[in-house]
Amino acid sequence: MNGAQREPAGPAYQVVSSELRADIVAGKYSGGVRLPTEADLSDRYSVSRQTVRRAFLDLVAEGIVYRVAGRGTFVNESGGRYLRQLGSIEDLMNLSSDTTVDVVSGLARRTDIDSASRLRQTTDAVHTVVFRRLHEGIPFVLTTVHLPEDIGRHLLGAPELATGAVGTHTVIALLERHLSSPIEEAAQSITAQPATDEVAALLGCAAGHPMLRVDRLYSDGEGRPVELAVSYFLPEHYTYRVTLRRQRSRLPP
Amino acid sequence: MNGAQREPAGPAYQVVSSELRADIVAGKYSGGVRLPTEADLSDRYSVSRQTVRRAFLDLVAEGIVYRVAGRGTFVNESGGRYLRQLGSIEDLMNLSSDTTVDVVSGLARRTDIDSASRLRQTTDAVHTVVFRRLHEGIPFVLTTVHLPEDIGRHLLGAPELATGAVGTHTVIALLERHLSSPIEEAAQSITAQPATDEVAALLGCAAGHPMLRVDRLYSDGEGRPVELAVSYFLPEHYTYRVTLRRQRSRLPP
DNA sequence: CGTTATTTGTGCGTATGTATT
DNA sequence: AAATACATACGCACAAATAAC
Repeated sequence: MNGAQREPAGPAYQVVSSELRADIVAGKYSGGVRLPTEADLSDRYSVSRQTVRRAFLDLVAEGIVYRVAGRGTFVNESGGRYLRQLGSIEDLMNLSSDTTVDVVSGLARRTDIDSASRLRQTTDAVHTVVFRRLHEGIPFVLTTVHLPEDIGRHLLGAPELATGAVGTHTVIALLERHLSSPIEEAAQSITAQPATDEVAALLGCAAGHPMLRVDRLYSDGEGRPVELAVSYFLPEHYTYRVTLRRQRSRLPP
Repeated sequence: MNGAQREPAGPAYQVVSSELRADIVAGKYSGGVRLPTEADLSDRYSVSRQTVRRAFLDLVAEGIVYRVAGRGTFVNESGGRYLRQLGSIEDLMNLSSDTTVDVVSGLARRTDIDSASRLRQTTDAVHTVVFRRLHEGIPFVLTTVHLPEDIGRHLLGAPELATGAVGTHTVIALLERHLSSPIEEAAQSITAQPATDEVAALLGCAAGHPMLRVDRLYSDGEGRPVELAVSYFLPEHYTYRVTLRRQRSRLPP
């Protein structure tokens, strides 16, 4: 249990932002309570106000707090949850930054007509691996990854995908090293679904519990599907966030 | 129409970051080309190096560039990196194409501390309207829209938002006619939640049924929240889809 | 109603360290 | 070794928004 004491290692502004993040997740500032002021933290940590500002800027960029001039700093709604911005394919690949993986069922060849057809396979055989992803030791998502037979074959020996393996990688990052054409597109579809018995058992919730189901179909430059990932997220620990921006018109000179 | 020349210019660092963003989108720095150095931009815009740094910090937070000490700043697009490319706000506004709206509870002033604080209101009063959206006569989503008091006041008389009204509009489109600054951003947060009794009754499902809950917080150009929409979707009739793509440098003519 | 204190926002200057070339 | 470029950190001044009086 290393929940409280962590490496002081790192720049001062990261020490400050990490402490604040931890306090926020612990619920210390929920319910509209104002966070300490810049001057306050500047005194407490014996750093300059600019250093505290830098820490707050990062928290704002992460979307977990907002600030109002003259009033103070406040936690955003659902700021206490495990909240991550998944706005780009790169984010999906780097999901591993502060989560760990725990392979429930290693990569193996299986027959699955449904996923095979979604991968546009002519046969009904795919390679499948099932894993959980944990944040601070708590599993929050169960993912089943299906790969086309020819692609999955190259990964069959990978120790990262064996039953019981633990790591911080993502399958998609592992996969891209074996692809002739890089991944161009990820089509996601998100819905709600009750937890099956298997999901409930592996994630420690009640069967029938409302889950966030996310299907991602990755395709390469030629439009060939190369991976289908079906994930069940615990809504208590994960919220899917997307930001839409209005496109700025730009005129050629 | 002020399409040609942009920005009455906010803070200096936003002027710099906006220009850089525009150049990046235009493909000026694609292919591993180094962006101008801090000293370079500092001279060009006649601002301090710290101001340039602040501009770059924002771009890093947005994930569109990365920086390496000693080497420089580069766009996150070449070399297997990806840019955020999601849907558009226009898509949300045109949601009405083949659906109809059915106002359950007309726009009225109510006290709601939670939504008021999410709209960054100082008081606990907001204007609220509740409606269903139907597709082929079947309701598939129940939405509660919260507006800040000053903005909602302008819409109080609108017949489209009276209890029992029927139409095909979206509140956000109606709203934008009364805003000084256009809507620039919509932050969405998606999770799963069991249907409450009210939701179940209005959408014709069982209480406790897993629902897709989508919160959308629309903000204008100055970052002010102008509408908070909380929707409960029936997962049987609605799936949220997002496609992430690798940034394309140019389109065929 | 203005005044004042508080709090965040912007902008700049300086110094020093670290990574890369 | 030296020059370049980014990273961290501190300091200051003033502006703008907010809240309390």
